[in-house]
Amino acid sequence: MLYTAASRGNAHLMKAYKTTSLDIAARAGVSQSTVSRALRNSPQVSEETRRQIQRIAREMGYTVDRNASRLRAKTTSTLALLLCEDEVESHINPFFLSILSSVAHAAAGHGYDLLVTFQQLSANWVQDFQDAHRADGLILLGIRDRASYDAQLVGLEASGTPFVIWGLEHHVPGVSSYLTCQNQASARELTSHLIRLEHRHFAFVGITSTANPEFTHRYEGYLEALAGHGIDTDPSLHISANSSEAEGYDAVEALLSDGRAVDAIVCASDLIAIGAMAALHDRGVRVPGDIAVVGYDDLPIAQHTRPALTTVRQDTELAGRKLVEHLIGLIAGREVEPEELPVTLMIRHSCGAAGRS
Amino acid sequence: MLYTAASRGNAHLMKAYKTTSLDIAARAGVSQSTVSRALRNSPQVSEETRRQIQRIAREMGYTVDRNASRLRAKTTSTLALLLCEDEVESHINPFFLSILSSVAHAAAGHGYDLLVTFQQLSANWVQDFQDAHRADGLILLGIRDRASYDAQLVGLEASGTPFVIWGLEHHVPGVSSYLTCQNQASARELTSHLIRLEHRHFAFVGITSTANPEFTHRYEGYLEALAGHGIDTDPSLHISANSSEAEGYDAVEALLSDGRAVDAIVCASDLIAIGAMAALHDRGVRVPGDIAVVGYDDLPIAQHTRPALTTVRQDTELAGRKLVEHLIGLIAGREVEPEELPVTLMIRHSCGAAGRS
DNA sequence: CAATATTTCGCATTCGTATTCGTATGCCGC
DNA sequence: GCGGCATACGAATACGAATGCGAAATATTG
Repeated sequence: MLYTAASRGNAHLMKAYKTTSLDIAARAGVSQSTVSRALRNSPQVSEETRRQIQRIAREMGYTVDRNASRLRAKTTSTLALLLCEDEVESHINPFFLSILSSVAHAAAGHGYDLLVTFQQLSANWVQDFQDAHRADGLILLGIRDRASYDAQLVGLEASGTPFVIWGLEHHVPGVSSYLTCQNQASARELTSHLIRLEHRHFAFVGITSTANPEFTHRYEGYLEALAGHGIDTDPSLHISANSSEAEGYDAVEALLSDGRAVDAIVCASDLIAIGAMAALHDRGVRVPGDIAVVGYDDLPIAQHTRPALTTVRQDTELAGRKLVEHLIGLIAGREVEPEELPVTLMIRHSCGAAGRS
Repeated sequence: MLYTAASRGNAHLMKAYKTTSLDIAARAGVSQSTVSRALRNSPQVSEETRRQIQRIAREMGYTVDRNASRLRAKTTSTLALLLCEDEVESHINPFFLSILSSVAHAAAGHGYDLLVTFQQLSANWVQDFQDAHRADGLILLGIRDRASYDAQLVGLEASGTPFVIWGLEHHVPGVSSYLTCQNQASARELTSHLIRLEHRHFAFVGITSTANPEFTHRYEGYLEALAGHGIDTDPSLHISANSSEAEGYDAVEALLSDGRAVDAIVCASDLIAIGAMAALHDRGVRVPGDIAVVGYDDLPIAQHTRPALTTVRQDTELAGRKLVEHLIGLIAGREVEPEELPVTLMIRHSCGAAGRS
């Protein structure tokens, strides 16, 4: 009658008592080691015994204690995700929410817990993270500025912590990998689309002083398209901005105040584009009639702005999945090659023509 | 010369070796127990010894192994956040991102790790979560539908896991608590503002069949305002919708197709309002000239829509902080009283007058 | 100075699981 | 009927820190 309460399904009444593998062992008439092995599907235990043990464990509502398991096995079955905050951007980019969500699903799907931190990647954090055995690997989101993070990344490498970065090329075989989307090619294509629509006077909003690599690639793609069509580029029409509506707004405000002749604005992100459209609206400039606007990311909101925003869709679901797969690969000691994920042009109305690209 | 490599700062070269409290003890000439106590600031160890030990620990780059510590102390110093997904809403509400971010900060500030899960709150998950000793407490976001979650909530209570819910009244002294904002009062005020602006023909978008409690309270506040001013309410103008742009769009589409005479639309969330405004725009209806629109949440985007959205700001920073504080209180066994957080009316342009409320 | 109270620390054990050995059992061929 | 060889399991230990209890060192008191 030892397990009466538990078997009645009201184990909670015995709050003090914790079912352990020993209990299962006793119930199944085997040793604790066998229980451990059975639950981890070790080939060392016979098919029959295993099923029996697993059944009993289920019946008794037993779950392996993660902490004990981790201590012994020296593995955390936990992934950490660090969302690096940028003091220059007031709000967190919703784009990361999509990735975060997808990462959470993927991690769970692989049996990993996900630890989430929002903060600067500081040397301190790296140290602490590593030594405290918090997670088996790390996913880095929002690293924009190679220079200022380089030291920490090197520190991470040195510590041997596997990590995967989104949006910043940083590959150390066996330790770290990265994923991006086809920023440059898609920005080229997007710009070409605008050129095909007869736009000739371009502005670009989203140059970054701190060398945000994704924005930089988009900018390069943009430049390529212009060069490819023999269109002049006026550097003074290429304005720096971080990814926020406010900076997009301000940038376009400045542009209009200068009275520059522009008929298309390419924004490095949807947030910038949304701010840009607001600024144009406030000045009475019609989009796309007077000036076309395009963004990048395809945030959910992009299809609900008016005009709906022409942009580039990044497959965040795929991105999150890949991030997790790569990281797990690294943890398992597999070689992992960085990837550039495909994107899709979303032609809507803000560019002036909802045709095919 | 035992710790040469480590003391040179390149401990990573000794990947195989892990510095433990025993190493610190040996170095400091004390026992392991004393090290443990010193690092946890136990009063049992003298001020001087403690400082000495902490200095050595710092020098050697030692950090307590969380797993060992947890196993022994039976506490995880981890909080879990479960974002319940709703299959009816395609994207995750950006509102939760703000709270998530704030919760992450607050948790870190209190020395807790944060485990994040995006999924349905299933009985299975509860069980597993509890038994595996994953976290000391749970924050529940996105629980909309009391009825369908009730069983799981009861299960949680029974297991004794402390938890805090956002947006759903569910208070079990000593075990769970909840937080909301002043949904009803603020919706009343918001609607009154519209009434003061001479609007008389109201529609409400965001009734929910599944009894989303936040939406329900907003709806009630809305009804109160109308009743208070003797304005008729036409139930057929109160349309159900979940929190997404698409449903807002469709709802307003339907409204317009029916040719209903309406001069103000109160939406239960900003996402709905954004969809509503898009629908109005597509029909050539001017906002706020022909129809005023107001939302709820004050998402970052709300100030960048055109017209800018009049809405109710929820202080997500405060919300996240409070959620964590309440949860930690429960974990510590303190009594915690549910709270209703204050909100702010954000009068912008979509209501037709950017005056004071 | 002895006796007692107080502080400060160490010994030994514990947390629950994974894993290393080692053992028992069964099966094969010769 | 015995050595060899898998296969299936158990006993014992290790993982690294926290903690109850007792001992030693120190301070306090009469």
